[in-house]
Amino acid sequence: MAAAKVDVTLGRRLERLTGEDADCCLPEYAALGDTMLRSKGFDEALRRIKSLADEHRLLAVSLLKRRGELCACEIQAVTGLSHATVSHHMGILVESGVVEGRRRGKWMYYRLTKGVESTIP
Amino acid sequence: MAAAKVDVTLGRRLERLTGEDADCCLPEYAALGDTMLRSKGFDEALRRIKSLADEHRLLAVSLLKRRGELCACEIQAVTGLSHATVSHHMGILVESGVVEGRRRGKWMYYRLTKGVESTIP
DNA sequence: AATATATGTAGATGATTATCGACATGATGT
DNA sequence: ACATCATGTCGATAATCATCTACATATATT
Repeated sequence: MAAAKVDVTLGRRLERLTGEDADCCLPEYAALGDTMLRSKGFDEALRRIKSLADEHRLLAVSLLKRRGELCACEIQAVTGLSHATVSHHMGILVESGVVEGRRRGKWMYYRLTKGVESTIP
Repeated sequence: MAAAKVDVTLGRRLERLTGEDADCCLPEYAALGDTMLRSKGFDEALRRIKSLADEHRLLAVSLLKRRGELCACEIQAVTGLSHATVSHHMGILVESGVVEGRRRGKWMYYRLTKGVESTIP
């Protein structure tokens, strides 16, 4: 996976910077990156952050933090989106573990997952 | 800005849910959304989160959290990207206030902005 | 000053993603 | 059962964004 595309000048720069041989330190850096990418929790953290990195989703969770629980149609009214788009966004938030949903008859209610409040702005 | 596109069924749903009149509560919800979007700090928080919502940027800041300071070429070696792409990513992180950069001669060093460590996974 | 070097910038391109309309599903009430 | 209603799902589309190459800028060295 590493070293798929090699910038020919990078090795020389690293040698000058570190004083070590590029054949040695370049793979070390690449391995470090791979290790971190595969490290436990990285994917999960990234998915969690990505789930919040949208204007309307951040609006929804910010509101959930203050109101506690909201119906899907309330989120639609607040965001001004179509119900299809709201459903899409809430699915992403549930998938990432930030939000939990529960049905009450025809209505769908969403709230923050316990413990995440402190991480929501 | 609000009520640009109206879902004709949304008003009825809100009436059934809240028991109030749609002409009254629908604009209230829309205004609530607008208020939150314009609230102080929302844009800043969103930009901060967006700046972390990329595999390579999250990798870079995670590493900066552990290593303290890294040269641009080291970040390039770790991520396996072109130097142009690294520059682009670091610009986004600096812009959002997560990372600070400082030149030392030809070399560019990046580190986390003071105080953000606890928010980086 | 002239060259080499490290990084920034601009433009183009491909991939990802937000969005909606149309239809499907699941629930309630008649 | 059937109709109504709230939400989920699918396919298409447009906007955003990550990425690269080529060029520009800034710094150091000779």
